[in-house]
Formats: sequence, C-alpha cells, structure tokens
Amino acid sequence: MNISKFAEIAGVSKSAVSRYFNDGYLSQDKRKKIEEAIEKTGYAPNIAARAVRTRVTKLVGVILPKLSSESCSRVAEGISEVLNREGYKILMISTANDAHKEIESLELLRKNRVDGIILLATVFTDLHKSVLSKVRVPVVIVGQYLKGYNCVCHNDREAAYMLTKRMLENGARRPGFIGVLMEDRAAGAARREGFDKALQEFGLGCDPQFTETSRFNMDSGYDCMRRILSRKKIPDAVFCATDDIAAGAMLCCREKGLRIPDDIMICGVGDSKVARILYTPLTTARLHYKTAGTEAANMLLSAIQNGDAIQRALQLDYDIIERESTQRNK
Amino acid sequence: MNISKFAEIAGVSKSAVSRYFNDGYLSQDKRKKIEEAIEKTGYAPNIAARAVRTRVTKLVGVILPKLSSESCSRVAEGISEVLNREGYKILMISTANDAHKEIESLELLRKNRVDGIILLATVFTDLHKSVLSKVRVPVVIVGQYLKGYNCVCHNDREAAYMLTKRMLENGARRPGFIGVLMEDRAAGAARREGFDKALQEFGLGCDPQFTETSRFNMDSGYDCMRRILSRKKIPDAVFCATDDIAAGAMLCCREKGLRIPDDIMICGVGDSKVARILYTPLTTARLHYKTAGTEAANMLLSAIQNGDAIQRALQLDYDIIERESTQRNK
DNA sequence: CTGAAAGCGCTAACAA
DNA sequence: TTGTTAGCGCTTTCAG
Repeated sequence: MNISKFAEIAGVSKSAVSRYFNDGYLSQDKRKKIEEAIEKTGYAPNIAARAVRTRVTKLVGVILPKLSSESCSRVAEGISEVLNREGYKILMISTANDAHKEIESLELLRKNRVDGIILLATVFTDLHKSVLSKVRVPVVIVGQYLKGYNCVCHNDREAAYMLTKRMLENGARRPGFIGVLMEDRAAGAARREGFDKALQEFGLGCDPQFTETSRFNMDSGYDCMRRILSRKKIPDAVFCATDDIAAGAMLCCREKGLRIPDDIMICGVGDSKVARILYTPLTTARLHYKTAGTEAANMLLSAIQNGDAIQRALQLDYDIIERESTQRNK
Repeated sequence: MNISKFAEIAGVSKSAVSRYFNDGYLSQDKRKKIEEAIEKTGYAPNIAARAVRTRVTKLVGVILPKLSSESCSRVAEGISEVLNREGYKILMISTANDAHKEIESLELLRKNRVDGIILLATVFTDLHKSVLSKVRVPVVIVGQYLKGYNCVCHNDREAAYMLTKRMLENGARRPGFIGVLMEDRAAGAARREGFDKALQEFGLGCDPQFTETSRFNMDSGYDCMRRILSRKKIPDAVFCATDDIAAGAMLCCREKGLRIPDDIMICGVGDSKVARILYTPLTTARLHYKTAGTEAANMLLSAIQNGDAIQRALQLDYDIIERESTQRNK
C-alpha cells in the first residue's frame, strides 16, 4: 500500500493525502474521507520515502559504551524521554567500550543521515576527533569536555576533591586511590586531579603503593583492592573512581576482615543504587546522569532546529552524599 | 552529494557505483576508480533511499519498559550485540511502563517499516494483542509467553518454587510474599504460583497479612515490607519478586532491627548486582537476561531472513544462587 | 561485465 | 483549497 493506491481508495488525490499527514490545507470533507480510509486500510506513510524527499530523518544517533551500565542507561533514559516526546527516533549503538566500534558507528550514523548525534565516550583519540570533524550534523558529547563541541558534563574534579577532603577531615592520613585510565579525561584524569588537590591542601602525598587502575566494574575494583592490601603498608582511606569499583573494594576489605570506616574509609562516585545498600553504606557524589541525558537531548534539538552554530558546554553540579563508609569517630 | 554526482566525479556510471556498494559484478578498473573517489569525497550511499527502493530497512525496533533497569538493559545489551554484528540497526523506544506508549510505539515502528520487532513488555492487554496482530513483520517477545508469537522467557514459576522451597527447608514456617501485579503473567502470576506450590507441599498457607504488591523498585519494596512489619503477626521468611524489591525489604528489616536470616529470611529473583553486595548477601535465582537478548535477536533474524512462519517459544533455565539471606542455622 | 531507464513512495512547487 | 508534475537518491531489470 502506497500513497497513490491509498489516495485512490480514499477517493482523493495524492496531494490531499500528503497534506493530511503534514498539516497542510485540507477541507473537512476530504479530511473525513481520508480518516475513513485509514480506518479501513490501516495505511501509514512510508517514513523512509519521506526522508529521501525532505532530507529530514527525525532520527538521532546515540552512541554509548555499554547499555548495561547504570550510569549510561540513566543518561540514555533521559535522552530517550526528551527525544521521543519531540517525535524523534533513536538509533542506539552500544560499542562495548571499543574505540574502533565508536568510529564505525559514527560512519554508520552518517550513512543513515541522522539529524544529530549524542555521543557518550570515555576516551577521545585523534581518530575520534578527525572522524567527528567530518560529521556534518549537530553533535552533543556527554560526560566529557571536548573543545569545539556541544558538551554536557559533570564536575568530576571538584566532586573528587570534596570527597577526598571529607575523608581527610574525618581523620584519614594514608589516602589511597583506585582510578580508571587517565586517557578518560573525566572519570580518569579529572577525578585524580581533585584527589591530588585535596591531598596537597593537607600536605599529604599519595604513596604509589596505594594506587591502582581499575576497569569500570566491581570485580576489577575487588582485584585492585586485593593488590593494594597485599603490600607492606596499607592505606586508611581509598578514593574509588566509581561506585562499582568502590563496591568491589569494599567486598575485598570485608573478606580481609578490615572494618569500614574504622580501619579503612572508602568512597565512590556516581550515587548508584549499590551505594545505598552496600554492607557499609557508601559515601559518594551524586552525578545527575538522567539530567545529563535530558539536557544533552535538549541541546541537540536546539542545534538541529535552530541551526545553532555556537557550541556550548554545560556543567552539571553534584551533591556529596555522606554515608557510613567515611564517618569514622575521630 | 548523491550517487549521480558521485558517479560523475568517479568517472563511472550510476550503476557501477550501486554495484560497488552491493557486491555486484564490477571490473577491477572501476572498483579502483570508485575507491579513489570515495577517498576524495567521503561519499556514502543514502540508506533511506535504498530502503525505499528495496523495501528493506535493516532496522529492528526494540520496545522496552525502562532503559535504566538492570534486567532490561542487560537484555538490550544482548540484543544489540547480535543485531549490530549482523548489520542491523536498532530503533530503541523506552515506554516508561506506559501501556499506551507501548501501543503507540508499535505504530511508530510500523510507519518506519522496521524489518522486525523485539518487545519487552510486562502486561499484555487485549489492545496489545489486537495491535500486535496487525503487525506484518516478525515479532519476538522477551520475558513473557504469548501464544502465537515467538517468545524467549524464563522459568519464573519453577525458580520461585525452588527458592521458596529452599527457605522452607531451611526452617521457615510463616512465609510471606512481596510480588508484583498479577497482570504481569511472568514476574507476577508465575512467581506467585511457584511460591504457592512450595507452600502447598509443606502443608502451609500464606497469611494475607504477609502479602503485599510492589512496584519494580527498591523504595516500593521498602514500603511493602514496612506495611507487613507494622501488623500483628510478622513472617519469618519473605519471597520477593525481584532483587530490587528484596533490597528494599532488607533495608527496612535492618532499620527495624530484624536480623537476616535469623529473624527473617529474604530472597529475590534476578541475580542483579545488588544481590551480591547487599548488607546480607541475597539468595536469588539467576535469570539469563543477556542470553535472553541474544537468543531473541537470533530468533528474530532467523524469522526475518528465512521468513519462518512457525512460531517458537524458548524457555531459558535458571540457577539458584544461595547466599546468606536464607541460610539459617537450623 | 556495463549503462540507460524505469520506478520505489513520498513532498512541494506551481498553476488552476 | 486543490491536482498535476517533477524530482529526492537509490536499485534493478533489460538490452547491449
């Protein structure tokens, strides 16, 4: 069933049908005829054909490293809420943290003539930048700052600074750090900077023995903590770059018989579900993931609809959630 | 840039270009010319135009109740892995558990001429069935069984039965139940049936005072448990329909000073991340969400590619993960 | 192996 | 307001 056959059935012209579906001028008479014919045939216009003609796909590409990560899926939820409400569809691509797949996905979205792209990436290589620069549609980057692009990000540095400061104020003197790759400017480098800044203010340094680099999951956090605890000296507080890492670290401490926060304080970042219900409730920084998603979507829509040429970077505030895991009786 | 202009630049015919991108006959000479021109211009064919012509979109619609739920996002991850590998794109729609939006989404997917649909729904109304019956492309339903459709589901009934039985074997005699809507045939009704069957075998009944209906989140689980504990008699074991509900219930017990499992046993379903790291590690049934996703995707692809007319229902096995929360010293 | 030409289903300019 | 008509960018016969 196409528009011609349908028009014939409805007893009107193709143009009338097209106008019906696109808010054009139309008499009540024809409008009724068309509605009846829809009822009878179930006709719905072919969106792909419309896209060819209008060069508008009403499609937005969303690239993210992992669908089944709490932070990513919360961002995605926010994006979806706004975009679907505004009549946009989402082409969702999960890259499994594979930089190569990110590049491929960008290409794929280009072929599909999406109206815009939202990119959640962890690490930007030169290749990323080069491919991005060739993309001709609006782009919004979530979770990272990249000069020259619309960005929505968190205040990673300050959140990490405040959390670390809190642990030091509560009496920690041998701070440790389980971070992620420094190539990840936000979750890696910025959080480390915040951590270091707090240490500096207290005239402390971080013993290399107390530092490990983790991946974004509990098991890896567990392993890192195990390595740290296997050494001669052990820290009395550990900043973990994410809540999942902190959960793994905590699990390990518990197994080794270390009391939290008395023997060792632990904090995370993200205020995920696990933070609240951990064996020892976890001190963390609430980052507004879902809001990041809605803001990114709004930013993209405004760029698509108004052809905004000027790029903007939005930084969302955080909240420190202090729970048991850092509240030592001084 | 379109195929004509590109063909001109490359110095070949439109047909040659089309063949290049569709594995047709082509001399090495032309192939080289085209590759050079791609290098120079960055040309990529317009997928929408191709879709109009071929009536194949290589698009699969995925409808799910909530992106930011661990179980859903794990299913989605599995779906995405298979579909993207096979060159299909995913149109993802999150319906926020709104039945009306589910119906709308089905319509939207039809307009977009997707090649197939994967549907994660919790409750099937008659309207669902009626709209589904009008869909002309292959459909796979995940997490629920619906006669006449391809389904991938879990053995909810037996998992619930085994979990409950375990609690009774461990000495529980006043079993309680925090479930979800019975309209949800899988997570609601089937899990209740399994629970009841175990009780029956032990010659026990479930006191109505020990029963509550929750929503799919921690806070609701917390509230349900609070209501149960506010009554005259309280249970000595509670089956919770999901891990999140169990986490909330446990939080409540902890606040009331009830010891788990000594005063009250608790179990959940899903083997989510929280189960492992809860204050008292949670006994639960592992349901293979990601596998459900990959299997559903494979089933859909086979239906799309082979035009399989015969529908099939795949039931995935479960594993009981017994942790502290039900291991009472008898 | 190749190119010309027809046509996929739709929209939009134009003339009525 | 309306219908006619010319494409949008692509694939696919068909005749060479």
